[in-house]
Amino acid sequence: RIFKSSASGREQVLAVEGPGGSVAELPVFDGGTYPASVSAVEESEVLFISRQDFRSFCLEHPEVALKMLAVVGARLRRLVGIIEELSFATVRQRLVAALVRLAENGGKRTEHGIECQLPGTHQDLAHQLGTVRELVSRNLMRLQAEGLLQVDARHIVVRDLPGLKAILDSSS
Amino acid sequence: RIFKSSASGREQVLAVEGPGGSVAELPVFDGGTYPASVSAVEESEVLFISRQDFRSFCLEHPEVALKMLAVVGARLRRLVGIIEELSFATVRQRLVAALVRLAENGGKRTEHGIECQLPGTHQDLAHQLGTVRELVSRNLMRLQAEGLLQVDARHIVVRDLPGLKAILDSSS
DNA sequence: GCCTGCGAGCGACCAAAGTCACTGCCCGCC
DNA sequence: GGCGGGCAGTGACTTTGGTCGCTCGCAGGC
Repeated sequence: RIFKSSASGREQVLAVEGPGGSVAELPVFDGGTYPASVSAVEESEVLFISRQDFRSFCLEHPEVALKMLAVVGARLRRLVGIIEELSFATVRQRLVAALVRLAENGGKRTEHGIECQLPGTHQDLAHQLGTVRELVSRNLMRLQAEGLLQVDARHIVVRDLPGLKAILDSSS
Repeated sequence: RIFKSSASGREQVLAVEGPGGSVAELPVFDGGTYPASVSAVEESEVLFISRQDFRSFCLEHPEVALKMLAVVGARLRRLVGIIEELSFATVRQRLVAALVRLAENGGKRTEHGIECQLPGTHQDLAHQLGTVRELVSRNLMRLQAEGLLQVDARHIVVRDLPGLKAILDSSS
């Protein structure tokens, strides 16, 4: 998990990398400082490549550098997405967006709707959305009251996916 | 100027490139879509390089690819900075941060303080900060009332730079 | 069994952000 | 001169976000 944390204890998750992902590559590219913090979500094995090694390897195998450009390109896209959400969407909309993503990937259809599990606590989710626990809690309850969801702490049943998506493009 | 705009007419500026800068490189790296919009702030001459040409050029001159990695690295840093400001700082703090940057670069010291000109309208500034014109206006007035600034539309005289900086790390 | 800590729900409250509507100013144009 | 458009200042209001302080339930350790 790659994140920024503020002086007042808030956090904003920038990305969560899986197996084969890379973190902390920026200093290798430009020799600057680390732009953010990382913490392991689960037991991990990491491979360190020095700036020297990386550069000389790229010079010998230029296609690796191109591949790396594609990787950081993907990261750029994700960051732009985060910026877009932060400046244009409300907490409610960001939450819904996250739920939709969750339902469409990690959910399984049942007779009641799409069932899925939150990958972490409400606190974790709040950090991903750049807000605080209470708002996640409250907004989940509100969505439940509106009949779009069924919430039981970490277990979510999406009842009305189109209804959720409609929230995403309601004017602010 | 590279920016994202929302359905409801809001804008968020991601970067402003000067001479020698590059825009719209992402599709070249990963073959995807354009992540944002660009508009010219002033009369410009642009050079287009095709995906094919770029890739084969990089394969022949691997040091160019490394250089490119440093360039996008810088962009990543800037985006992370924007995210940090958006999720942790108030509009007031973001405005002050922008003013401090302006004063420290484009300002000249006089007997009254540091004089500088806003590079655009309040509206433009609002777009950079990811907010609306009124808040920029109001916050400028408030800073003036607090004696930190002297405002005359686009002409700003910074009276108390340390005082401004103090706002940046006051707990939200 | 009984503490303890953590995650979650919830209400009251306060501050920040944004919206709407209006005014006034300056400048260029007819 | 008079008119119109873009920019800036401002007041009143609503919505949203965030804080505080509490309760509850559950699981683990003693």
